[in-house]
Amino acid sequence: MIKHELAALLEQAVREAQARGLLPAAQVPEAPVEHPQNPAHGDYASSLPMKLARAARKNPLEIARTVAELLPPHPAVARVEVAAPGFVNIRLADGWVAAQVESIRQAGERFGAVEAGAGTKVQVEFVSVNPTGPIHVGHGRGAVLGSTLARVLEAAGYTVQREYYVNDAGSQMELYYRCLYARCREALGHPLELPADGYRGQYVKEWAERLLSEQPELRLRLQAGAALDEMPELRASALRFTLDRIREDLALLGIGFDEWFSEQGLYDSGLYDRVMALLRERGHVQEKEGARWFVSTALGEDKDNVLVRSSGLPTYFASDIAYHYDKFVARGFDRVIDIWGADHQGHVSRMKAVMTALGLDPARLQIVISQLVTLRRGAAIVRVSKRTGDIITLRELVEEVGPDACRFFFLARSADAQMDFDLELAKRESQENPVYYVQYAHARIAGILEHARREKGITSWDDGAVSLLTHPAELALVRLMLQLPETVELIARTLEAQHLPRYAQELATAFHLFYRDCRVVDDAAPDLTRARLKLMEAARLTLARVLGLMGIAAPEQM
RNA sequence: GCGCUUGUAGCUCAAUUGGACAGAGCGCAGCCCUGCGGAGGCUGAGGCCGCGGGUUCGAAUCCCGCCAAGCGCGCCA
Repeated sequence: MIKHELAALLEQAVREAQARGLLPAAQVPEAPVEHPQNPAHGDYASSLPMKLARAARKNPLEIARTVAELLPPHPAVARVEVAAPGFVNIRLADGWVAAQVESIRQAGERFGAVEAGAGTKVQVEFVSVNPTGPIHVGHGRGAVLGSTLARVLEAAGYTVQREYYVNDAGSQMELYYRCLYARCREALGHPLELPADGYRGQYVKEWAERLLSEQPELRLRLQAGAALDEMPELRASALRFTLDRIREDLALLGIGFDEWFSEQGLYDSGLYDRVMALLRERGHVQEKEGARWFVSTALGEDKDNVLVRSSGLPTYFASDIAYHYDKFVARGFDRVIDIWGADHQGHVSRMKAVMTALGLDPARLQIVISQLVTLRRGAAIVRVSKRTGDIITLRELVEEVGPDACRFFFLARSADAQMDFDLELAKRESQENPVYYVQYAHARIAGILEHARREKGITSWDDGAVSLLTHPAELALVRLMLQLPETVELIARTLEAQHLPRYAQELATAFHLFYRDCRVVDDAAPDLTRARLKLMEAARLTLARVLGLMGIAAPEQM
């Protein structure tokens, strides 16, 4: 990646300056290289001289001049300039930029891939909603974010596993089973006896009826008056049924998982017991007030946390400890990314404390909190509570707005900012949505390529000479295409997926501007036509890659 | 009360992680096709980056203090 090469050149120049005694010998920091906002400042700019100024006790502008002077020559670099108060501005050579069209075509579907991960094993765990009801809109945000990060991390060279943690062992599940059981009995003519704090949503009623019609043997057992505890198969069926609903809803957004990891399995395999024993050995467990506690205060936390209730039942926190031990130690993930909803934010710091307690580097666990989504229809706020009947499910959202717009909107906002999702607005503006703007650019290019093939009979442009690409709009488009790998790397590092939609829009704009200024298929200029067809092919490829990373369709026509 | 997150254009949000003149989309006011897709392009209006201090050559970004909003602070998950 040219950005890295430039950084290396800058560092090399600094070392050379040190060798010549122009700068005091010292550790050379990694050279920051960025795209200046003002194009007059070149394609890349570095503030390295200003970083060095203090330690070197020299004027940063002077350092910049020295660095610029000693910068080793590079075919990509056309011009190196120095600007106050100490920037080194680098302008890429137009010829080199144009030549990159060939590299992009060669990279093909792999364009944008980087080596950052180097095959490191990373797990992205996301959604992980209790299987007690349908996925709703807030979960959808985390789902879209997680699936996108997984794609980006793959592109960044990581070996990625997508996982859904199925909380099939807790008290919430038991409550859900009892509600479902009550609804089943209701469907068979008994009066409804919903547990006090039970799930009230209409979906439980619907699902109970559907479950009964799909499983006649269950119906028979219930008609015979079987109690819930006499019917372990009801629990198993209900779990499978509910997970199927969740799987279907997520599939609407193109989201799937490599592993559906069962919490119950942690108990069944004995891992839970082993991890609790390990915690105790390491001195992090204490019995008090009739319960068993994780002594997190010793690790700097505000308070201790209960592992095993006085009733003898483990908390979900306890199983989560075993779960994370399993991820890092048993399964050997180098890096784990958990995507949680805002309501789990209080769980973050104690989970980090757990890492320390288990002797693992807390930095290997990254937790992304996806903030609340407020749904509204115009001015009216739609409540998203699972406990009331009034919920907007992810399915409803997708059916109303469409999967592509849905994904794009979720991705465009940084995860740690709350967002308003106005359904009316999303529908009303669907023709003006940024996602269509990007998709339109892709379809337009596809149209041009089709036009060349079908109406002009140009079937091959492999011999097109990219050196003919000299128009500012052509080069601007290529320059933007070159930012895809940088964007992938940035997101893999920061886990900030919102850079993807922003980049997609910029790329689309660059294409539309090119389209305004340059005609691709031109009978009077066959050589230029073939060169530009190459450019279009590379641009289409890049757009398709960005859309693909976001999980959004790249249509040939709209 | 304590903790986490947020506060940027009328609205919804960015800002390459401390860089140069804070940018998009929508909305608003104008304009551009006898051309490969007008779902496009151009111009304009619109900003005390919540407020006040501090650090720095440089702050929307870091630190401190306020103000406001959301979430969390159960032997729920």
